[in-house]
Amino acid sequence: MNLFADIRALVLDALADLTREGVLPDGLDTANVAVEPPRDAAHGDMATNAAMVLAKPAGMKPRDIAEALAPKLTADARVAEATVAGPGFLNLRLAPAAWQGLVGTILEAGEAFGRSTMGSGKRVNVEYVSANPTGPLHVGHTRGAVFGDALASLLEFAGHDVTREYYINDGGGQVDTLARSVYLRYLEAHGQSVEFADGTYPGDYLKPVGEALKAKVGDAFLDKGEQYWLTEIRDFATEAMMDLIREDLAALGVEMDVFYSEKSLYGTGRIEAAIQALDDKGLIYTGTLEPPKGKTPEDWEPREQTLFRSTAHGDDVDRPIKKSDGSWTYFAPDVAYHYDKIERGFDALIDVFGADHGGYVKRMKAAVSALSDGRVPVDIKLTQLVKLLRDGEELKMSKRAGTFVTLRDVIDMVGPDVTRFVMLTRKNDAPLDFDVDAVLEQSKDNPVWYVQYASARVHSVRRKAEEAGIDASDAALRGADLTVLDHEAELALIAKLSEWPRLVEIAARTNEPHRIAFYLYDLASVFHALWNRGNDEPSLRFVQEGNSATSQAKIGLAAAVSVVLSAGLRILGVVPATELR
RNA sequence: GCACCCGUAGCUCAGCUGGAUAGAGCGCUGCCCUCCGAAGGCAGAGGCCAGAGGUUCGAAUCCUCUCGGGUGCGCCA
Repeated sequence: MNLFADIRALVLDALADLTREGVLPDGLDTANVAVEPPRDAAHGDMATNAAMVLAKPAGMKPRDIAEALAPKLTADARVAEATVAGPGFLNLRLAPAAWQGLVGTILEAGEAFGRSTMGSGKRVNVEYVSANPTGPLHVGHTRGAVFGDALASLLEFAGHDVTREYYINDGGGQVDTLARSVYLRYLEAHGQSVEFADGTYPGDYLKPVGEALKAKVGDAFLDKGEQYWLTEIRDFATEAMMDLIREDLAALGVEMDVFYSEKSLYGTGRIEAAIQALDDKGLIYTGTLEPPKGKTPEDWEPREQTLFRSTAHGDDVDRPIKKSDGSWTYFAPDVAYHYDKIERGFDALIDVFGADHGGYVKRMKAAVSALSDGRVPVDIKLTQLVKLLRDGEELKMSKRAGTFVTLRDVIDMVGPDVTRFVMLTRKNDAPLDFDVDAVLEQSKDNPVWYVQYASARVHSVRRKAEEAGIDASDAALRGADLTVLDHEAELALIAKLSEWPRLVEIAARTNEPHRIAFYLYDLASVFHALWNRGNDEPSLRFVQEGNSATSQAKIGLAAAVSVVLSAGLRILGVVPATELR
């Protein structure tokens, strides 16, 4: 199914032949032998570095190995030509039949084309969003949500068993602040005038929560001290915020498998057990941290606290587990949480954090490494800031003024599909400019539109064919004689399609879903190029009126493009367009 | 002071476990189209891959150092 993998297998067979014949010595390591698309199409369809990789261990000249290898490869029907080039590359040109067969493969497999077994069913936990339950999700969270979700889908497509998880930070002081803020809204609902002191949340979104609280408890909490209501309102408000967040995520098309509560770790001995596990490994001690050099906090004074020897697992300094008053730091429950993930038996963990948590990465890795004895790898992906633009002007946000652009605002402006695609047109660790006007433009300058236009064109061509009396059903396309697809522009498009399975594996291996978005743009671009050539050369048009057989082959190619576009868009969480309005 | 991320065309960014002459879009220049396969198309100019060393058959990619930008650094989460 993966043409590159097939040809690589062929190369390895040929190398084995040469070894058997004594041309090459025994025991060569072929792990680094690669078959890749050449950077320059003029070099052929595929290139292998086999000769260069093996030259040194074999004690031979690269070109000599390549010369010996070439005839072995051309003996296979799929390889039309093998030429030695440059420092020892072997450039391969495939027989048209090999390319044409791929179209049939794609139509047969449907969106399963490109699925990989690379993950071999490994259980991966992807934790993302994990926003504090103190308000609606904003643009920054949106990027994390989109990235994490697309990454999860990508890993599934590559054969992993993925759990999507959200860690609710409902155990710290900020949910108390939330409760106090809701209490103020509750008083307000009772007709009292209130003032929001610093450190409370003044956003309007808490008004309905105050109203709902009034409806639930009436005047029971009026004129009562905090000790009477804090716990109850905290639970009530947290639940309300999580409902809000779940709705936001649903609007974006994100559905979590697990919502994991930080609070659930307290009072159950879970945190203590996790810290004990570290202690058993001799990684917990009581000590005093040095102040950060060059930037000592003004009120800094040495304090003795419980520390995690994270330096034993690659961190730069040891990290506090308990505050000086003996209570847990934020880090402690998070250690327990990751301990729990390890105990649930995941083979790999991925955390998606905002870039402001960069300082947190090493200690988290250290904790997971220590708790799993290095068995469970954890990859921590940071998503950079999103700068929202409108008419080229930055939409400024201010927490103090309570003006911030929410996920809901963005979706209302451009819709979930555009939001998701655009968020993935940048590497996760690169800042992103999001211009809400530009992304709605219907022009080639807009990647979202450009890819969707390609998808729509395929559907349009099938409708046109039916109007012209040509059977363009899936069954008819699958039965088409594909040998008419022999034009260089058509073969170029098939070659682009052939890269899909390979790209999926690269993207999954690096945990980089943006590669999917860039590939889809590339694929759309090659497809549009072929379409455009149909303007000048009618023989390249997909619908050949009066010639069903040829039309079906050409439309089959278009349909194969649509299959891959759909599969890719589905990974990104975007609904493929069947028409443009 | 230390750690992490980033530095690639005028601008915004890709660049495949190290591969050939470093790519795309915008912008710029020229040509083409102007009764629905043109909500445009084709071609061109534009680069010391921040800088300096190193590793090797080969480096934008790996290592070291320097410069520049961002983020973070106990009793917030």
